[in-house]
This record gives sequence, C-alpha cells and structure tokens, in this order.
Amino acid sequence: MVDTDIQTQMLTEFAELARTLGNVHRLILLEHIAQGERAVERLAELSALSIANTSQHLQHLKRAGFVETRREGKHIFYRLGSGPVLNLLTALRHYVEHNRSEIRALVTDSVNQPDRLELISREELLSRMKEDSVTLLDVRPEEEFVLGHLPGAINIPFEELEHRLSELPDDQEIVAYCRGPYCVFSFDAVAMLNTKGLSARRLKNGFLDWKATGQIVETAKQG
Amino acid sequence: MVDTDIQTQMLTEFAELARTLGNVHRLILLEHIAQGERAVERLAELSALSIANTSQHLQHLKRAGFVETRREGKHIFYRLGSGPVLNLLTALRHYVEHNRSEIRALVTDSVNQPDRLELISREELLSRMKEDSVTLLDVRPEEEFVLGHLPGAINIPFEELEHRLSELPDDQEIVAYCRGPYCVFSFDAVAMLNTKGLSARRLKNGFLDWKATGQIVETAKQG
DNA sequence: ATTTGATTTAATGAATCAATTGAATGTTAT
DNA sequence: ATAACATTCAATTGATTCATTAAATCAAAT
Repeated sequence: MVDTDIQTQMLTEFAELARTLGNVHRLILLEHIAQGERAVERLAELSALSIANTSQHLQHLKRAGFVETRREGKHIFYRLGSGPVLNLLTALRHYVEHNRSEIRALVTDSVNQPDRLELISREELLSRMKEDSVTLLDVRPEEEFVLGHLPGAINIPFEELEHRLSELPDDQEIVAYCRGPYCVFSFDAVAMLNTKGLSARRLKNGFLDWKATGQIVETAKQG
Repeated sequence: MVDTDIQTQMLTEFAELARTLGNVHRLILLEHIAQGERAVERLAELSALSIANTSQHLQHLKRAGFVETRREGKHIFYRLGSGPVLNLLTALRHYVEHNRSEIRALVTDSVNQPDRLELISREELLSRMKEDSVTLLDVRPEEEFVLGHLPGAINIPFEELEHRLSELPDDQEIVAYCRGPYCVFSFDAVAMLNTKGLSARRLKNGFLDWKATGQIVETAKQG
C-alpha cells in the first residue's frame, strides 16, 4: 500500500487541526481574535480564563496555524493566521448553521418571533445602501465597533439602546446587526425597536460574515 | 450578557463536531464510507480496527450527524449523512491542501517530479472527454471501481498496471486518477506510463472530488 | 423456541488533554 | 544592573478519550 502511508499521514494532520478546533475555549479565543489583534492578557480577560491557560490554548492554536503573533514591547499580539483560515472557520460555521436544526430551534426559540420577516440579506442591504434608504445600526459594544464596522453604521450598544432611541430616524427603515448570526443583541434590538414603533430588520449574517465576504469595512470612529 | 449563553452553546456544539473529526480512525472510516455504503464488519476490516471499536467510532460519527444507517437483515449499513456533510468534508480537505505546505512538500517529494506539468484540471478533462481525445484510466482497486467511476474509464489497479500496458492506447493521451488528491497510485501510474513512452497526466483532484462536484458517475462494470 | 450471526453496550485500564500553580524568560523603564 | 511587567514553560492533578474484553440486543434461520 504505497498509498496508505501518505493518506494516513494526511488524515492525521487533518485530525490534528480538527482537534484544535474541538475545544470551546479555543473557539471563543478565535472569535475574539477574529475581531482584531489582541494581547494575551486581554484575551484571558475576554474569555474568563487564567493567563497561563489562555497562553497555552493560544500556543495550541498557533501550532495548528490558526493564529500568528507579533511582539510589541512587552505585549504579544495574536491575530488570525493569514489567508484561508477564515474560510475554514466560516465553512464550519455555515455547516453548523445549515445542519444542526436543534441549534436553529434554540436560536429562534430564544427570540419568540417568526424569524424570517425581519431578516434582510446582504444583497438587499447593499442595494438599499446605494439608494440611502436605510439606517445601519451596530449594536455591539463600542470596543468592537471601533475595530471595524459596516460603512456608515452608527453604534449604539444594545444596553444603551433603550435610552438612546432619539438618535434613530423614525422615517427610515433601520437595519441592526451584531457580530454573527448567533449573536442575539440584534434579535433583541429589532424586537425592541419594532415595539417602539420603529421599522427595523436584522442583517442576516452579521459583521463577521460581512467582513469574510470581502465587503468594505469602515474603521474610523463614528459619533 | 444575554448573548453569551447562546454563543457559547453554539460554539460548544461546534467544538463537538470538530472533536468528532479529530480522530484519524474516524476520518479513515469516513473516507471509506464516502466511497459507498458499507456494513460495520467490512469497515472494521478496511480500517484494521476491532469490530467493537469500529462500532463505537461509527456511533460517534452518527451522533454528530456525519453518517446515517440502514438495516438490512443482520447487517447495518453506514452511509454519509445527507447533504452538506460532504461539503464540510471537502471544505476541510481543501483547507488542508492549500495551507499545510509541509504536506504539500511531502506529497511532491514522494513523487520526485515537478507536480504541475502532468496535472489536468476537471474543466480541461471535461472538454477533452467531449471530443473523445483522451483515455481515462482508473487505478483504484476493482472493488472501489465498481462502486462508481468516471464515465468511460477503464480500470487497471495500479499493481496490475505494468503487466497490462497493452490494454492502453498509444495514440491517445491517458488521464489517470485515483481516490483523492493525496492518493499516490495515480502519481506512480503517470510516472510509470511516461517512462514507458505513453503520454499520461493525472486528474487534479481525483474521484471523490469529481463526485462531490456533482459530475456524472458511472457504476456499471466495465471490462 | 433456540441458535446463529451482526452489531451495540458496559466496564476496565492506559493514554492524552486541560487547568492550576509556581518558576523562568525576555523586554522595557529606572 | 535591577525592578517591573507580560508571557511562556514545567510539573502536578483531575477529567476525557481510546482500545479491549466480555456480555447484551436484535433479526433471521433452523
């Protein structure tokens, strides 16, 4: 079996990658790193792990090629590995999204409203943006917003939304978005805005998908 | 953090899937199942595992949705889960293929010839097939061949190739293929045919990819 | 109903992985 | 140089995963 050795070697490598993704903490770290370069201490804080533990998981991710590092003074910054890692991650995400009906049920349950009506696709959003007939609302924490957001979006973190409704136009449709398709801020935001008499929908796949599909991302701070 | 719970639940599911793929034996089982329905005993034999062990890995794959089962008398047949699992598997395969240069090096090393020249893409093959200017050679074991092969291909398992060269035309280019991109039979076949004075190239991604991209697969036996 | 054959389940021990602690490394500022 | 800080490394312990064995299902044939 001249073939078997290499085939097996191949699959062994493959399995190693999969095993690296097979730990929630590492996935959470990846999610955070996907939002922008972060130092170890910050990542530990964000994911509620000890620093040593975080460091070890990061080493693991690095060995597998999912992340790369850069040193700046005392800090070591982690970023996503270059190129196609993102594709792998979104491939997995899409797989889960399309196949695990339990999760789908869970998501739609948690927001007890029929899902579809209030969704807007990336394509529709793009054409609506062209004709300026829509207000983009980013409900993520400011910290994530400044690292990158959809062009022209205004940032009102979900917790503040109720108090800052006056900043939103009542003559234009609002499209709210969040990190990814499973981030519930945008669900809750849309639900709230609609009960307050505003017309709001939710962007289908969120910011990460927007970025992953190569759309323009704005990084300047926006009052 | 209304969001965190669901996000985490989501990633936990995700991690479970990844962990399922994080074992060589399970990947090997998947490779075999991808070639067609198989009973447990057969899979155990093919992957050189004990029956009980095989069964447990299969249960694992089943729980995660990668495979489904069907009972026929005393046998229980395993097949790939319906739909998008294949996509996930090919996504992962492509990721590995494009990113792990060590493996690429390993593959090209093992066949110490420049890789590119003797490759033929699916697209080119399709147009060459239309004009009947090519002979397709399937070098996999007969067992795999009968379960499905490219239309019009002739089957000469690699071990027999040297003795059966006369069955090949010497006035037409030959395109050899094997299971997947890392199956070395086709590398070796092309190398041998070329040294024997025949004109041969290797199909880029092999049979599994052909099938996965929805091309016609022939299943009738071919002398 | 019993036997046979194919598969699954349960229980065990060995191997691997994860989290914690404390020490070690490397970098900047004093 | 030394002190202070961020990160990594090493050793320990507890938890999971894997393979093996033997026993338990479950369907077909006798």
